[in-house]
Amino acid sequence: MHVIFKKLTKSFEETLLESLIKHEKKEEFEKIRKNLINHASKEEFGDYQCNICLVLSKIYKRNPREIANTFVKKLKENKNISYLCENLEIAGPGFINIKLKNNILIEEIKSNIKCPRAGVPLSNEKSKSGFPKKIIVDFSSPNIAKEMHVGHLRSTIIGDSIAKIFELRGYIVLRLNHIGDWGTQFGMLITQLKDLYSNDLKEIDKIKISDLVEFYKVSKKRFDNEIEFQYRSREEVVKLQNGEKKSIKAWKLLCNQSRKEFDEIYRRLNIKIKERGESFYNPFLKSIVNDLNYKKLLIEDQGAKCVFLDGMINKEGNPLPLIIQKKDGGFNYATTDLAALKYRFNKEPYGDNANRIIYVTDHGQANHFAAVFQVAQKANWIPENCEVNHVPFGLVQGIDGKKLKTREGETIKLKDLLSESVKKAKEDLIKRLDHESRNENDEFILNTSRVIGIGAVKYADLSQNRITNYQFSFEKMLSLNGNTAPYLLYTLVRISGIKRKNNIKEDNMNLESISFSHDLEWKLIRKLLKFDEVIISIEKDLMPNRLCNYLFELCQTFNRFYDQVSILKVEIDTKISRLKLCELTGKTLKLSLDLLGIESLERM
RNA sequence: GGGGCUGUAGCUCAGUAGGAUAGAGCAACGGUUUCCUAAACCGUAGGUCGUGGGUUCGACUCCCUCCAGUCCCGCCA
Repeated sequence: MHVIFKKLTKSFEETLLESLIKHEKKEEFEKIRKNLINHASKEEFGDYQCNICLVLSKIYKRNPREIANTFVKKLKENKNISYLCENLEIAGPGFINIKLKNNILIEEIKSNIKCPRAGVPLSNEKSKSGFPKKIIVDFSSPNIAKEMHVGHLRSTIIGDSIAKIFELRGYIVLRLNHIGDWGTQFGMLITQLKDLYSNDLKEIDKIKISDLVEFYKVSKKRFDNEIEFQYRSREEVVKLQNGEKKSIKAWKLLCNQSRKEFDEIYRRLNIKIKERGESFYNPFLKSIVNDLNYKKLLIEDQGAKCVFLDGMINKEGNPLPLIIQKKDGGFNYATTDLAALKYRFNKEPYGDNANRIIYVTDHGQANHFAAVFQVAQKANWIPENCEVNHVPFGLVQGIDGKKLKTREGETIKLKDLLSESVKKAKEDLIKRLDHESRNENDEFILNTSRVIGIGAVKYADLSQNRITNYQFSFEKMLSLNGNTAPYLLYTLVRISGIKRKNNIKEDNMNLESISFSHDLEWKLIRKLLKFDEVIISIEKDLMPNRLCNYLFELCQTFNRFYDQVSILKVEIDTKISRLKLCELTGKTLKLSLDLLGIESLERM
């Protein structure tokens, strides 16, 4: 209904301007225009509401209801408005409640039933070249030689969902995995590798990542305790940076080992992402320093080359620096992030030609990104009409409110967490099958519990407002009640059930004769028509939990309808009308679950 | 010391853009099954929206004070 909302806003704007042409207070009216009509705060008020009469009352020093009377009279003269609206009702101190005509809603519903995107319009935003805008979503980003853990879960799931929403809207989306594949830690890893496997490095193919994680720990311990090891590790870093063959080979082997494990996780989560690690930007690091220096932003302080930041100070009250080059000449993550940002905005073939870059990382990096963005701004690396967003998110906590850990106090591995969820989903399923005396084959049980288990983990994460920390609880996320994946999946299963039992052929289900009379039908229709606006709001604010909230409400509305309204045992026209509502609900739900990265089920 | 974020029902959380009586789920209590999967639905109860000010016709929402929790603050990412 986004299009109708826009049309209506425009018509209201016209009418307002017409009625105000004799008056002068233009600046105040500009403010009013921004917020002419809103969604009704409650269903009983209608579809939209207009609150400006209360504001106008102050400006004109007249009774708001009087103003509303005059304004409504004018509005009714506007043909577009009378075409769309049933009535304009003045309520309370001077609100105007707006109700759309039934036939307008039915036309919308019909058009959404035919639309493969369930009514979501393609974005009409274009870049300068006339192509759709290009959005880079930077997410997941695990580190080589370290196991992926729950910390990577949120980034991966939220990033994937945001990317999918932009794709649905017709943008060109580049999903980038900014893997930690470079840095001083490789010095110690390679040195350890050489110590253990001699210099031929053939046997490393046999190492598994779990060993590699252990391997990392051992290397770190040696690095911290053995001076001689430390010395060789530092030498190894230099060798690696100079591109010495053996060192590069060892580095690649380490990366490959890790990649295998990452890919396995992405396969299970069904995540598509392009790997482009930090090392990709190595060739551009020097030019970052040069460019900043050329633009007179670079200041040497205590041997390090820094850009000092506005509005940020350190403990001593001095301006905070962003270190671009360390005193030993090495670069750090800030430099890499700047190089990446610059490259991504650069024109092809020397860059990605992006219009918007979205970074999905934990909230702890908020300061870091604020600093990086500020420097990029100062250096003029963010082109006109382009933007960067940091999408921060809170911690995953255990039920105790502390950081999620195993009983032994270890970080929980992502693969174990997923397996656990699937296992619990399977136990629940088997219990239920037993209880209902149902017989299902192994394939059904495996697939259903997999979809529920993985879906539950994803949904639990996405349904939270990402800013806040959230408590990870298998019991809650797998619960069949409440705002959970199983509840949504069950609603879809109900719809599939109706579809199976329906004996009218698709060809005989004519859209033209649909009509509605039941209150719950209209509630469902209005809920269905809000879908596109939810998607558009997420595109702006990058809050996927809004989609989850919407879906939960949609399912609640549908389940009430399902419970109280007969669908299959009614006369033919009513039956077709109701089946069509089921169809659109199913399509919206399935499409949305896909946007959240969750698979659907026909039966469960 | 500076900065970010958070504080809403017993618990876990929603609450675009300031709008009319503050919204769910869980937990508690009660009800609904000749019917499309009851994994559902309906009802009852539960709130000084951390505190105190301010702006406004109107504040959970915007501004300031304070309190509590948490994260970040120079060569790790």
